[in-house]
Amino acid sequence: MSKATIYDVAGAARVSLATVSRAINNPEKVKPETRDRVLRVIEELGYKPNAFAKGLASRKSTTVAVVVPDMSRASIAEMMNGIADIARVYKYSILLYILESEDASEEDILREIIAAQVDGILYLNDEITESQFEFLKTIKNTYQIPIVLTNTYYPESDEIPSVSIDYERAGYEITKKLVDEGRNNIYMLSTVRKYMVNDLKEAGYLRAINEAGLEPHVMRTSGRISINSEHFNEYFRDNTVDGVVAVRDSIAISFMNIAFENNVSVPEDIGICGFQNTKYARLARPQLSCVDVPIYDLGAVGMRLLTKLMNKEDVVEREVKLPHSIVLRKTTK
Amino acid sequence: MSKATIYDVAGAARVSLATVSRAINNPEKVKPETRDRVLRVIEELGYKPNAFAKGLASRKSTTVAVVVPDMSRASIAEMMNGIADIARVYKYSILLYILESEDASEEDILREIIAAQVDGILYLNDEITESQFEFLKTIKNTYQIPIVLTNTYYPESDEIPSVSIDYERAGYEITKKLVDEGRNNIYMLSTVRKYMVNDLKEAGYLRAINEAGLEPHVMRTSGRISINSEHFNEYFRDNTVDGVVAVRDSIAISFMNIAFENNVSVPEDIGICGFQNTKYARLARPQLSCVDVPIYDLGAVGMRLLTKLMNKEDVVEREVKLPHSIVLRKTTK
DNA sequence: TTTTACATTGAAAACATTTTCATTTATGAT
DNA sequence: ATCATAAATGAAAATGTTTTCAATGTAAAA
Repeated sequence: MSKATIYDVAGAARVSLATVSRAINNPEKVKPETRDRVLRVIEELGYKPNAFAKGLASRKSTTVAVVVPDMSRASIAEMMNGIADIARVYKYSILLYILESEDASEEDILREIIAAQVDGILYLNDEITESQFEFLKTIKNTYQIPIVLTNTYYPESDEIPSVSIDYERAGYEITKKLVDEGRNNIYMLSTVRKYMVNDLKEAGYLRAINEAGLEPHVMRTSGRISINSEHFNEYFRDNTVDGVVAVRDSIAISFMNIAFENNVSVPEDIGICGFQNTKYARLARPQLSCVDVPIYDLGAVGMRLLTKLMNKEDVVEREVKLPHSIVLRKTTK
Repeated sequence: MSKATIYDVAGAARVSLATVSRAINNPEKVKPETRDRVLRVIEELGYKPNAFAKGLASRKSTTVAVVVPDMSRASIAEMMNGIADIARVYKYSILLYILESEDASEEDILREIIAAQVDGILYLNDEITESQFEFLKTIKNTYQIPIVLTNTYYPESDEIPSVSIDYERAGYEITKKLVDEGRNNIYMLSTVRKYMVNDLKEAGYLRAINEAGLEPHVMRTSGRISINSEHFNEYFRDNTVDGVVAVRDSIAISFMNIAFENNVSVPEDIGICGFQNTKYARLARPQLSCVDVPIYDLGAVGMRLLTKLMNKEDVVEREVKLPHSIVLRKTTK
């Protein structure tokens, strides 16, 4: 029982190939009676159009490439759920590319994506650099493939549409919360590697700190938990930190664990805030206050925007900012 | 600037289509002189074979479908990294299918996968039911598409090859550890929904408990953190739990948080163990003892096994069990 | 020199759709 | 009843490869 083709359907429904094709793709162009008959046969035979033939004939792939840096980050994974749901609604398949692996340059991967003839690209790499951005622009312009940046954006250029949240404002607001609690030695815990998005969080932090006339302190840690521990321990020797804004929930929690080791109490002696509102935040003891980033929606909206671009619909807003919120739990007063 | 086709290349190199095709796919079958000429033209024209035409004509896609239940589970996401790395080595693209969404039955999705003409399927759904398993067997047999189950397996049938760990033994070992510490009221925290894999962990738990002549207690919680809290609280009213094995790290940590609320100390009064060794385990305070599952490797080995099957290589071991280990940290004595 | 085998090449079929264009059928207006 | 128009359908071309089979050229063997 080899796969049913459109011929089989046409034969069984006593119509031509064209009618079958129309019944599927332009149902309004075929008489309801015939359409039903065709669809019934399709159902019976379990017919699914061959994606290659379809792609070849229509010059459309109904496939999008999703490019991510590393799937193990909770935020990326959750975005994938949003992306997949919307992709399904609009009948797009997802071709997944993970950049992490060492033995392939990003340019190679992007070239591979071109060869795969995708209709669009969703780019989730928040570590985007200038040269990568230039390369994306080249692809977009020379191959006319729509691209959407998701949970990241490239400042001062709306050439490539993006969906993100206002990380600067979020950084400002969460810092302001600590300022308003009367904290006056507030640190920012950021990463060693400079990510676009973390830079924005930092900018927001700085704005709030300067506005309050306080001294800014940005501390850069590696992502690795064990290294952080040593790093943080130093801070309790001769510092009087009383507030911390971390760029990731996990960093905030690492820091909090060290604080407890040093007999500092949270939130009394020190207020701690994270970013993202991952599952970590709710599993922490005490539960972590943080910026809530609508991460599923980020993926969903990014994908939706991409479908619009692929359909050549007019897109007025090329830099979508989704609303965020501040979730106050037990690590702030 | 429409893309160059094989015709353009053939014309410019003054050879036939067939020769161009051979120069690319079977270089040894064309005279070096001609081959070089063709390849030079390909380079000049920036020619990339159209993936659809190629797929249609060759009936091969060099694409595998990866089917997952929900990307936001830490274990699934991490497996994806392993899968992607190996897929890249063997030049396969990944078509991602997430089952979660309500508006599509699993059968529909699998039919879609067939239509996409993938060369193989990697199935990561550990919630696999009998009917799903039957359907997978049908696909495998009628369409001759190799399938590999990863981090799950179907007992008493090696018809579909699988890569997993010995969850029964792991469950036994981690429970045994608590028994050996002298705990004698050890609970298992499992999920309400019956997953194949969790059943195995449970079986291991039961074996250790029975062997020690203790009373087994299996408690089923939903995955949701907030519900768990209430649920767990009851346990400290009239129970004297002194050991807990949870089927997931996050459940273990939820439980531990409630234990602290009830002024029970860990690991003195109660020993707590998780499963998987996710990032949660190391972010917990105290750090969680647990079974370490080589989750990246599970993905990598699964993908590797699939490549062998797609290549029609002989596969002797159809039920691969990867080694696990017990990581003792601070929640056990 | 002739034959044989093999390497190299090209013509054309196959792959399974979509889409254009022409034809037939139905509908409504006169 | 007739004509004009619109709706419904089918035939066939187009999409860009791979692959089979036949034809040609070439080197080795007889």
